[in-house]
Order: sequence, then structure tokens, then C-alpha cells
Amino acid sequence: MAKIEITPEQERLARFAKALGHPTRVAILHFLAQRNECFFGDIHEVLPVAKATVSQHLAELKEAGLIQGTIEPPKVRYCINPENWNIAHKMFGQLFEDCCPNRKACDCKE
Amino acid sequence: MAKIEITPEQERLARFAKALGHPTRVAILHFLAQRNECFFGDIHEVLPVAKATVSQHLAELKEAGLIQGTIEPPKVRYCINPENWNIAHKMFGQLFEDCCPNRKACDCKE
DNA sequence: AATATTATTCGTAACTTTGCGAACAAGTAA
DNA sequence: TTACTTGTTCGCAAAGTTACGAATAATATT
Repeated sequence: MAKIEITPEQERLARFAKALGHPTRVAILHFLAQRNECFFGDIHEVLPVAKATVSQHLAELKEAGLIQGTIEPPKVRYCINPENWNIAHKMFGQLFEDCCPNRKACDCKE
Repeated sequence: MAKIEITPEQERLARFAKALGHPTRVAILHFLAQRNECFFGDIHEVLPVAKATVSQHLAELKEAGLIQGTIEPPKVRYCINPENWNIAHKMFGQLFEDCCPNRKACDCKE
């Protein structure tokens, strides 16, 4: 009956994952990856979604810490947040390496 | 105005990420990682959540393909789904390596 | 001051997620 | 058959997500 606690690390990983949990946001990150210039308008121009919705998705990614935005009037430049990106990278890496799959522990039959 | 298409790969990555996007589900995966015996009851016993809720989270992870369940009456054994786990591992790895952060492209000032 | 450009915020609708207890299903043991 | 064990599914309420157009804010230009 010894209940485990959900750790802050697990919460943080879940927060990152949740932010990545929408195809449009994945597309935004891929787009940011291959671009020097990454203003809001460039992103919006390329996505099949209303600008209000793009703004919402960017806010989501920003609140999760995966990207950051800089106001350069009258535009807003977006890019990856490098520190948190590295943290997320490590956390996901650890999750996938810790858990399986080259261990005999994984003993389901089918 | 050339809209990009959201690719099936991006959808799949988002699907995996969404499944990882809840602290309880992250905790379940961590728990599965360190256990040979992983019956529903073991998982439920340890989590501070009602069994209906645990069942729901497991279903979510299963539908996303990250785990699999085998009925061993009267119990159900759960474990990582190794094939999809590897796929997810690779997709996340690629995302984090492709995007940043050791590139000069990441040129936000703050 | 008036106008134009850029992006966020507001208001709203439809849908999804989360969580729980209770009811149910499927098998095992008495 | 009856009762028990183990998990899933049902029904529901509360909260959160996604999407959009319209309104707003903030700055630059005329």
C-alpha cells in the first residue's frame, strides 16, 4: 500500500510532453529548427490555421519553456529556448533509455 | 502563402507526446521500467489514484502504442511495447537534435 | 492626428480529458 | 451455484483544449 509520490521531475517531463502533444506544435518546432528568421508572421504564413490559433499554440510552447519570444516592433521573433530544450532533451533521453527495451524485464508474451 | 502540410510523422510524434503528457502516465512508465512483475494491481497499489483512473491512463498509453497488456487470468500484465518504444525514442531524439540548440540560428536576444 | 502593420487577447462554441464511484464482466475457488 | 478476485466500462461532473473571428494594443508611417 506504499503509494509513490509523483516527483517534480515527472511533472516537468509531462509538461514538456504535453506541449509537444499537438501536431501543429510539432510542426512549429520543426519549422523553427530550419530557419534563421522566425517571426510570428513567417510561422503563421505557413500554417493552415488562423493566426489566433497560432498565437495560442506559441503561447503554449512558451509557457512550457520550449520556445521564447522577443518583441522587435512591430514583429515578434520566436525561437527555441536552448536551456530548457537541453533539459527536455536529457529528460526524454533518460526516460527512453531507462525504460526498456533491451532488458529481459519486458516479458509480455505477445 | 505556401502552407505546409502536417506530416503523418509529426502526427505520430504528437500522439506519443500526448500520451506522455500527464504526470501519472510518466510515473507509470517509470514504474514499469524498474519492474519485472507489472500487473495492473501492482501499478494501482502504488499510485494515489482510483483504479478506474489508473485503467484509463493505461488504456491511453496502450492506444498510443507505448505499452501493451496481456491478460493472465485473473490478472493483466502490462509492459512497454518495445517496437513502438524504439520508434518513439528515435523520433524524439531526432526532434531534439534537429532543432537547436548548438546552432547560430537560435538568435533571440534574451 | 490618422492610418497601417503586426501580433495578442477576448468571447464563444464544440469537443476532450480527468477523475471518481458504481456497475459489470470474466475467470477461479468453495 | 455462489461467492471472490481482478480489471474494465459506464455515467457523470468539472475542468481544460482547440479553433475561429472580432476587438484590442503597440508601434511605425504618413
